[in-house]
Amino acid sequence: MRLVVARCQVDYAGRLSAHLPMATRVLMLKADGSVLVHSDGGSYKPLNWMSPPCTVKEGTADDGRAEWVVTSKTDDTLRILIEEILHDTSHDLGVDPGLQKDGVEKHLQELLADHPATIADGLTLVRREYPTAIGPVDLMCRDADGFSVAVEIKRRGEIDGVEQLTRYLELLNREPLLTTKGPVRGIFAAQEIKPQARVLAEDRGIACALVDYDALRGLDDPTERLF
Amino acid sequence: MRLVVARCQVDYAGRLSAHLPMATRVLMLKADGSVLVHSDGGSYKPLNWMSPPCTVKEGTADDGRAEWVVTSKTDDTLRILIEEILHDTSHDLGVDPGLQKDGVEKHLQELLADHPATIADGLTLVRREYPTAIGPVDLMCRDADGFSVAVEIKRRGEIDGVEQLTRYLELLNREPLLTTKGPVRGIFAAQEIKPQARVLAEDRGIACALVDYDALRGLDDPTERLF
DNA sequence: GTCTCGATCTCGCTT
DNA sequence: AAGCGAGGTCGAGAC
Repeated sequence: MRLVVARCQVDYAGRLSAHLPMATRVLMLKADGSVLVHSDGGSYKPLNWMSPPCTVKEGTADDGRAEWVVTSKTDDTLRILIEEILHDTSHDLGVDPGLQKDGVEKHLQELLADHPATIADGLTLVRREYPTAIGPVDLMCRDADGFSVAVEIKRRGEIDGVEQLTRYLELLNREPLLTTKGPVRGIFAAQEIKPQARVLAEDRGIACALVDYDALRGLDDPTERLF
Repeated sequence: MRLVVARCQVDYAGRLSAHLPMATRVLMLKADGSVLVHSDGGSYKPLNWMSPPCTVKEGTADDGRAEWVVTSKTDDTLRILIEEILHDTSHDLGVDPGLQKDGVEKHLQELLADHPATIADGLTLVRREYPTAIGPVDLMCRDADGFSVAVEIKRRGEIDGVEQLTRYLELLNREPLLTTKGPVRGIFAAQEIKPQARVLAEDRGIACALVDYDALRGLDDPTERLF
């Protein structure tokens, strides 16, 4: 890992063209050849970058200034024209052990699979990831009256999720095994449901269920937590 | 901008929980208080981070080791436990003039608006960003037979885009002015169309059109290019 | 402010 | 390897 602070101008040509005027920035050169150009703001996304695999060639422009050219296999190029280097250090970081995550949609699905009644009273699980021709339904359940219930789970419930569940319901309602009692019901379960998504769901006869993630976690054995 | 290389352990708690075991990493502390934790690999995304607005508090853990705690307004916290600092420098970067881009979907739309016949023979433009209740249609056109044609443009055509166009068509077909000759036709135009999107489009009676961006650029005056 | 949609998205998993 | 869905998405533009 090499860290460089320099006055530089950056031009990218690849899937699009992008240009950064001359200014002082941080250049992060990673061991795999990738380069990140960061400024003192924005969020974690660099102003410009080149993803690995790629190679850096340090050369000289026509006017004698230093120019680094980063090229990828796919002919993308990042040209860094350097006017002045203010800082330049290299560091051996070793291999990173990597990130452990907990709490994304998959986990939400696991928790709801264990406690389906929190979605709607009397709901019992038939199976998770119930397969259809266009992809698996998150939870297939049955309600107290014996109706089949397809549950789509999202962290944030938006219009796309309702569309997805609608497509599933269309297919599921063609399966005689699921519709013995009547049409398959749909429930859209999310930690947060956007107004437009709620309107669309109601329009399609789909129920909405707000999920309380913290309460669900509380139902589980606390010793099962990751760290 | 402060650059720190340190042996550290990082824990994030917010919308999810994430943990990084002790290892040597680069910590980038930006002027707005945001923090990025980078390793010597991956692409531009940090292993862990805190987005602004947030504040860093440098303190000491129970065992005497340094601990930096980064907190956001929304109660997200990033704890960095530091075992050893290998490098620590600060730099004044000033304000960045920012990035200029060229070649994104907007340009594709501009080019296709100028040359609608490249989407389908005989197509003429009625207007760009034709408004509907749920958002604007990219291009509203008319074909040689006088039928209205709604065009949705994507760089990469996926299933969401077909859904979007379907919703538009549903609304447009309620407008008598557009349906004098018959129902509004839909065309899904993209540089690349995923198989599932193509199948869904066909199922909905929506035509697909592959767009050749470079050929379109060639139709335009080359002196108009940005850089 | 909120909401919507694109992205050199990135990342991870499945086929 | 390619496709597809999710993201602590981020970011820009519209309303």
